[in-house]
Amino acid sequence: MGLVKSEIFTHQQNLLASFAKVLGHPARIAILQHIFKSESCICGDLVEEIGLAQATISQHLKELKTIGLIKGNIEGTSVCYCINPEAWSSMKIVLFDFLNKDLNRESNCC
Amino acid sequence: MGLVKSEIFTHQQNLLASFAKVLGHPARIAILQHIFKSESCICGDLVEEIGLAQATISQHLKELKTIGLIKGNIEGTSVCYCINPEAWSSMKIVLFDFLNKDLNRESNCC
DNA sequence: ATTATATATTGCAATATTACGATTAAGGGA
DNA sequence: TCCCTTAATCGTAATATTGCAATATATAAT
Repeated sequence: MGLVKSEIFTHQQNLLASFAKVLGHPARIAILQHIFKSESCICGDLVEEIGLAQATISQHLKELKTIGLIKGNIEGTSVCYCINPEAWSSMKIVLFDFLNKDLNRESNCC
Repeated sequence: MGLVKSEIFTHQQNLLASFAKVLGHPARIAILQHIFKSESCICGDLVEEIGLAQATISQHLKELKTIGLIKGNIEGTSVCYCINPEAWSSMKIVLFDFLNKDLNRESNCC
């Protein structure tokens, strides 16, 4: 085991969980916050900014890229990362929709 | 390794990641959706509803309880679970604040 | 008391994640 | 061309997660 049984869940549930999972590590949160903080793209000062090894940062960037949240543009010898606005928006929609489920509830029983 | 270096991140980053992490599994999403769908508390029809073993569901419930998102009330021989509104609200605040970071940006460079 | 029902816990196997050193690949500049 | 810089990838060790059978616990009903 150690293997998620994705096939027993809906596409929506798996999608939501995937987005949440990629946000489920402080280094990836820090990377995204750093991209937002900088006005333009961020070009690889992440390693010194966050205190992790270059290989580790690169691995986290890969996960963010795989799910589509960030894009990387090669710029000479370095790579420039920025948010993918479409993916970010669709993640927001999926998450907001879920998180706002409680608005439909008027009472809690316990 | 296999161990998150939490000490190099801020409390806010770790908190946000913790909430996202617990949402990062489709079974836990399904459990929360089931609690929301039912009008009152949900008393352990989760095992048949979701297709996982009883021990596995119990483990996922434990994680949701540990982070405070749900509460369990013993009711006779069964246990009644419901959302903890305070914890849910604080999770929403933390997540919304992060997800809305893009509103401050007027342009993307790539 | 005994049995039935419902949930938690334990123990374990399979797989995933995190982190990092070492290496590789690709440009840029001397 | 030969280095230097930057980032990706590989390999690997340590730890975490997922899932389940078996067992334990606790209450209800007979």
